[in-house]
Amino acid sequence: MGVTIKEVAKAAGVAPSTVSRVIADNPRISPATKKRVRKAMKELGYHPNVNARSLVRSSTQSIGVVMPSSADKALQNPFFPEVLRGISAVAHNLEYSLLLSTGETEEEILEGVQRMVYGTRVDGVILLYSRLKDKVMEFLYEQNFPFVIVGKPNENTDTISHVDNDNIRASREITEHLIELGHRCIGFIGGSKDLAVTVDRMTGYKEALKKAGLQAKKEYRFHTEFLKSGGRKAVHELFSLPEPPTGLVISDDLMSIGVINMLEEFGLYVPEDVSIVSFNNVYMAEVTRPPLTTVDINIYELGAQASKCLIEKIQNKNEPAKRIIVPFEIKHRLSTQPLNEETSKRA
Amino acid sequence: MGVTIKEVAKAAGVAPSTVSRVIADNPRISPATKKRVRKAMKELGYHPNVNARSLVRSSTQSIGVVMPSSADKALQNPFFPEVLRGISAVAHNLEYSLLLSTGETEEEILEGVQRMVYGTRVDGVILLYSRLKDKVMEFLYEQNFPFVIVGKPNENTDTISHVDNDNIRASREITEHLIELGHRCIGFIGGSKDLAVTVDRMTGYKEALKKAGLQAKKEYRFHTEFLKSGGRKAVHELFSLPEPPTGLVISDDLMSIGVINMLEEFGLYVPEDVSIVSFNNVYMAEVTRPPLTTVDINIYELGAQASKCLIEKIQNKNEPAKRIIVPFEIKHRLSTQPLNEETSKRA
DNA sequence: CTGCTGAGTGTAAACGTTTGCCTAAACTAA
DNA sequence: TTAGTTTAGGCAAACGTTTACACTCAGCAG
Repeated sequence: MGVTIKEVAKAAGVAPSTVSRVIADNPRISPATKKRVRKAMKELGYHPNVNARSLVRSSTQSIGVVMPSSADKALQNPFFPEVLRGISAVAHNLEYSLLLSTGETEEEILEGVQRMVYGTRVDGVILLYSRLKDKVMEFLYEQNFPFVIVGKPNENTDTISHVDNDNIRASREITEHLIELGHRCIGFIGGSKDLAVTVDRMTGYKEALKKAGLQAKKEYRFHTEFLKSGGRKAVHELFSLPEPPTGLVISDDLMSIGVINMLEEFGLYVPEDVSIVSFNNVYMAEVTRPPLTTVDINIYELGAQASKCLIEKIQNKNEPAKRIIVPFEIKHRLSTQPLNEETSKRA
Repeated sequence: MGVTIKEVAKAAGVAPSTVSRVIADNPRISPATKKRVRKAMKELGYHPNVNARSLVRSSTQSIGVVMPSSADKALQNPFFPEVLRGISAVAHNLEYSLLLSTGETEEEILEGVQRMVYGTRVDGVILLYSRLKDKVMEFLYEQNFPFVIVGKPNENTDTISHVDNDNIRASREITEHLIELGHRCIGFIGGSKDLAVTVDRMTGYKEALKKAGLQAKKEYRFHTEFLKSGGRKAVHELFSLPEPPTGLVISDDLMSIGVINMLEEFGLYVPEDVSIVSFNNVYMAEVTRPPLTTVDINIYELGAQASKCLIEKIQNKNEPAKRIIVPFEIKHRLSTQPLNEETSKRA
């Protein structure tokens, strides 16, 4: 079908190997010959066949990106397009392609990854989540296949390359912000406890409370997959407490939006009755009502760094495992306000 | 590195070709031999090398997915993960891989696609958008490379396979819903006019007005990329009109959320002062405040159908071009209410 | 016993590259 | 001049498959 190196060689009056070396810009080929070959390539519309190349080099120029299970709505989180954007940008620059893998179940995802790895379809893998006891991660680790995690691995923290935020500190700081505003009863709503990110954010929240001499009541913490019913339940339970929270730390912007909606069903308004802070600073956070005070975790950069780190690892087999911490920044918007004794009593 | 077909052959005491035929489950190999070979494969941990296979078959088992430019925030639209989910599901089933392509600029995207196509990296391509005079589409069309568009091509409608909703009808029906509720002053806010989907939804909107004997005033229509400022401008202009709209047809749920926010800045509330309907029914539409009355366009199915259609085309070169219309369904929620003369006067 | 058929396998060429090694020519140094 | 060195490029093997064709052997008809 396509034009091959041989045809170019013939047209330029050289051997195929010469053409190959021209493509690689090998210094052993004279400028004159290079010019001639390049001309022939252009005229014939030559493009290298990557499969043939991959075969002999035993390296595809592509990296696998593993999304979490698409079964839950988490996938609709704008986090993913944004992190993909970061990954893609540096991959594109370094001429790498992106092979995507998703699946409804963990089993399906694992299958996909195995197909990638065993079939030599990719040179490395980026994991877009990090769950406790994750089969995919275990598989890659055992195979000693290059991979990096966006987030924090639950074990082997210093033999697995990962790029993450300092979620503990971020959570501590944003919780402290609530405390500074005068809030004393502060709840936490997070996703599955199996996710490292949830654990870290909860840890930071607890640290802040402790530091301020506040009690970290268990009944103030809630974990939910955040389907709609989960959100309702969380809000219902938290605000039926004898002393309901006046501030909420929520581990994801999208969750916040759902919670705000639920609160309204209960006749509570943000920020008048409840102050809310959350994480990620997705685009939505800015245009929702009210705009959210949230931690900008720099999603794009997470992706870009992961991509860069992985490719370095691929290109240099004994590049050490790295831990890359992307800085965060708190965005102050309108979902928080100083505790108002008046309303606090009303609640 | 990996185990090859030859090693399996040796272990099983057969020729490489026999192993290959066992993999393909060729009926000419006796059951006994198959069993023996399969055992050897398992014992050695054999996995076929897809690059070698692609090379000789000149077909990778993978399809390219082209996202729109990541420069704008459109990419953060949950539409994409969802359509990807659909694509991925059927691709996975049919053992196809997904190669992703994005870029900041149209030029970058084109480069990516060319790399896919010229390098024989993919067997076909799915375009996740359809813009007027799109270079990528033109390229694929000229190359006569298998591709399908999610959305509607601007030209060559019946030689280009595409899967779409009947956006005209959907828009007409949801506009009629507003009319039935008593609204007479109905505005339209849409994205770029270069997008086929915007045009169709506007057309349906106009048709509904016409059918009801209402005037389709030009100053009621607004196109914006929907960055935050765009939304503000739209709202500002529409509601400075001598007779501001009481109903709004908005071509995307995310835009609606932004508009609702903007309206509040102007002291207008949904649905009390303004009724809003929009399109897509992303997860957010359900948990936002108020929940949106919107057209469920069945995003997942759009993706699944596109994937199926493309693979059919790949596997059978002279499969005809198809047009697949995925049904929609209007979800009635709380962003609309009957026109209230009272409030209508107040506005 | 010969020749034929068909079932089951093997042989080897092909796919389009890359790359280690070889060689011819040109140059250098004595 | 000669021997040695460099330079520029060719030759051919290799990467791991698939597949057209060839082959062998059993069984069977004549």
